[in-house]
Amino acid sequence: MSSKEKNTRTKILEATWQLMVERRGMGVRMGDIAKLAGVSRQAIYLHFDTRTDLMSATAIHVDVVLGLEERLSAVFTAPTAQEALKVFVDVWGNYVPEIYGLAKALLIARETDEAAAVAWDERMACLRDGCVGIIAELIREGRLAPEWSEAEAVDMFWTTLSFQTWEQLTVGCGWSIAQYTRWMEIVLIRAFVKV
Amino acid sequence: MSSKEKNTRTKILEATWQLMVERRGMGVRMGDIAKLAGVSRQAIYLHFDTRTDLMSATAIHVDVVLGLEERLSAVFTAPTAQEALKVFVDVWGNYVPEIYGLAKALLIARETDEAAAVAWDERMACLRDGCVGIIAELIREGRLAPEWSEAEAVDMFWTTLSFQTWEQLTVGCGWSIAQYTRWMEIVLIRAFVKV
DNA sequence: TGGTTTACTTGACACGGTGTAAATTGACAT
DNA sequence: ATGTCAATTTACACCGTGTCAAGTAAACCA
Repeated sequence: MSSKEKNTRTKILEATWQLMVERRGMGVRMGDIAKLAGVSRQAIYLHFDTRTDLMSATAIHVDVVLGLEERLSAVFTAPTAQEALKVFVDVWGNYVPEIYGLAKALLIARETDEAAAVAWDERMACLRDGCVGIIAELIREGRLAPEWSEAEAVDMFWTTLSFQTWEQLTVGCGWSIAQYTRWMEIVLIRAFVKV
Repeated sequence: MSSKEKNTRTKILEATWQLMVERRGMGVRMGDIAKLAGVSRQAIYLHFDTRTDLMSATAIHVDVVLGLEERLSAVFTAPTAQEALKVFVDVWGNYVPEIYGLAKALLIARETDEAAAVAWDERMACLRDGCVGIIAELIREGRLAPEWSEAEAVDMFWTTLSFQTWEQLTVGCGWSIAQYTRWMEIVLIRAFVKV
């Protein structure tokens, strides 16, 4: 009855997570997950309505376990908005690899599945929240570059930090995380912080 | 014998294009394309080995018809690198909507299909070429911001202009093309052009 | 004229992956 | 003992891609 005996639902979630990481989100079938979890493929459907439902639940599970929310709280202790921006980029840049496979699967599913799209948007919400916080703090300090409206600045900031951009630079261009964070900080500061 | 009588291959390509535009790249089945082209589904396979092959051929066909290459030639007539950058962003920002559906389909296929990945990379090559040209011109004028290496500058420039970024800003955030080009120019100039 | 080639059609089918349905087993609670 | 709940097995329906075999119709050519 202790945590040693995981229930089936949890076993499925962790099997999904593991496979998503191993296969970078691609080619993970319900049968594969079932096999790894040690249950029948059909048992999965007792806990999750659809494949998308499972992805979404796994994403939530992973978010809780990895605690992005908590990590991002470091951002709000920074003395200045510019410092906060740097911490934010660091936290995010190092977080993405841990969720890469799952995020990728959700991103692909999103194109054909409304439920996946909702799940994706929910997962990206805290990133967007962080962007809103940074831009708001810049404004409070009077250091947002003057051309920007708050809304447009948030949109551009969020897009520049997006999963897809991270993917293109690291996976596509072969950048290291250190390269990613370094240049991302430079670009964002130049774009948004008044000199 | 004139161009009035299109051959089957061309009919298929144009049907594919039309459906890709209409449905924004999603839910376009081989049967749908066949019906619109006025041929049997199997006839498609007489001209194209696989669905991916058809997508790739359509992408090339569209590139030829729309003449991106030609449009981008305007870039190289600009007097300064900074002017060229602006023209480049304008051309690209206005070009993407015309290829959106097809690009989207190829992007999705790319995740599970090596051939699609190759086709995608080929289609993105001229965008990347343009980026290389702009950065090279900036260097020649001594106006590339000094921290950047040429390679890293090209990677970041190219990623910032990527299809995915365009999509997130316009489709995701509801930006107009004018907004896209305006802010993109600002961000890129700030990031890469020495003050 | 008859025969061959080329282009396409029709219809059937195999495969892979998701999701459903029905009957069954095993454990636990009362 | 009996009922209930969780999970299992087996079987199947659905969808979209791609294959295969056989047939047809026009064009080309001797």
